[in-house]
Amino acid sequence: MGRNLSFNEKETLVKVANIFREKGYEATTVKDLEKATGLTSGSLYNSFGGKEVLFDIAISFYNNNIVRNRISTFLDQAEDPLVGLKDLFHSLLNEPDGRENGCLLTNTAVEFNNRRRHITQELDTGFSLLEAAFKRQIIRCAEKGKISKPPSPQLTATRLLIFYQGILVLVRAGLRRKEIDQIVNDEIDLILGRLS
Amino acid sequence: MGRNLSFNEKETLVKVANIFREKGYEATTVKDLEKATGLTSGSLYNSFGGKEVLFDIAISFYNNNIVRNRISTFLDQAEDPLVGLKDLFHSLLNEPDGRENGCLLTNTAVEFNNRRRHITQELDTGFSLLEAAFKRQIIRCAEKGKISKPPSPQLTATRLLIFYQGILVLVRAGLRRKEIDQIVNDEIDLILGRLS
DNA sequence: AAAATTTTAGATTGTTTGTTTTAAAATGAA
DNA sequence: TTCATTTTAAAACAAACAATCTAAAATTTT
Repeated sequence: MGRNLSFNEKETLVKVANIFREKGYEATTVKDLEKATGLTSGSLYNSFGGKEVLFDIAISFYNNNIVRNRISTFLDQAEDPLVGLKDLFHSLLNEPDGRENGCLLTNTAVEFNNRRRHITQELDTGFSLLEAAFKRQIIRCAEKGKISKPPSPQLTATRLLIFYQGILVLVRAGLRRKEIDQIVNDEIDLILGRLS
Repeated sequence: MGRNLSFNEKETLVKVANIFREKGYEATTVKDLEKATGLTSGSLYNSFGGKEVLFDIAISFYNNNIVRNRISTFLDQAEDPLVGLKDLFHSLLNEPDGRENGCLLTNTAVEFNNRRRHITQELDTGFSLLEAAFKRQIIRCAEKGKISKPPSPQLTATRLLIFYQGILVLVRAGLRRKEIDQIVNDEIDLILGRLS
């Protein structure tokens, strides 16, 4: 009964997540959201709720789709686990659309000084997703003889997470792209204690 | 002629920089600035200009005072350069006031997607200040025989900068403090290729 | 086709925002 | 003291904002 939504929810959430990623929560206006999605505020409020709720949904969507997808593509599905890992890091420096918007998780972690608990929790989820994937990848690398098994794959994974976040800060500011590109391979080899 | 300012400019700028560091640019209201400084908007506008100008001044002040001071205290004046370097990193995890506000440069780099050119430039200045200090410290460490001289102190310094920024992201979100505290020493030893 | 229900677009609301203005108080120079 | 100038505090302003409401259009179900 009643008509159906004329837009695809998933596609819309991609657009919403992207505009929040570009501008951050505070700087994004409802008008921005209208322009980005092609919908009017009425539709947005009807389907999702206010700006705040929409942001929560976008973060969750980002974790369960964008992040998971990146992990799957670059890490889990990679033939050579070490190459896949490096490719993931290099991909941060060359965003598809040529922009330098970084990562929604990173940007949000910095913007919201863990003021809102449930956001911090969702960020933790996303970071843990990455960290766990790094850990799996480290173990795979060791199994394939690419590296010697590190004493604590867990801590090594956290190191990679820190490195990952650090890159995203500089990328976001548009700074030191060339140097970072140069450093990525070495740093990963170093952290993983690559056999040379 | 005319009366003098009743407040200390430097003290005020410290407070301004701190509130911007805590809340970010967009989320900070003029009312916040009034509360933080104890001045009214009239006084602020008279002495400094609007919110935007005040932010520019705060960033510049932060570079030339807070950042330089930290570099001087932890790095240049350190007896043992390696210990000083590690202390600097550990200090990120234990802010004086018990908060977790991170670094104004990091927070701003992430909030302003290099939309405003002169801000990005000022950020670059601050990052370069850190990077250069890291480089000096690396060379001092090598001279003192703490480490073997790395092939490129410049790139090694950039690595440390990335690591530094990465920590600040997680600190800001209030995440993984214990693990990071554990990792800092190892990572610095690793990056610097410490003699063991 | 008719009825029921939902989406949609645009106008509107009340609030918050950054900024300016005003007048009084304070202070330095003549 | 007197005058000139600045700071100060509080009110006032206009713009931007998130959010809601309204009526019309659309589309599914009966």
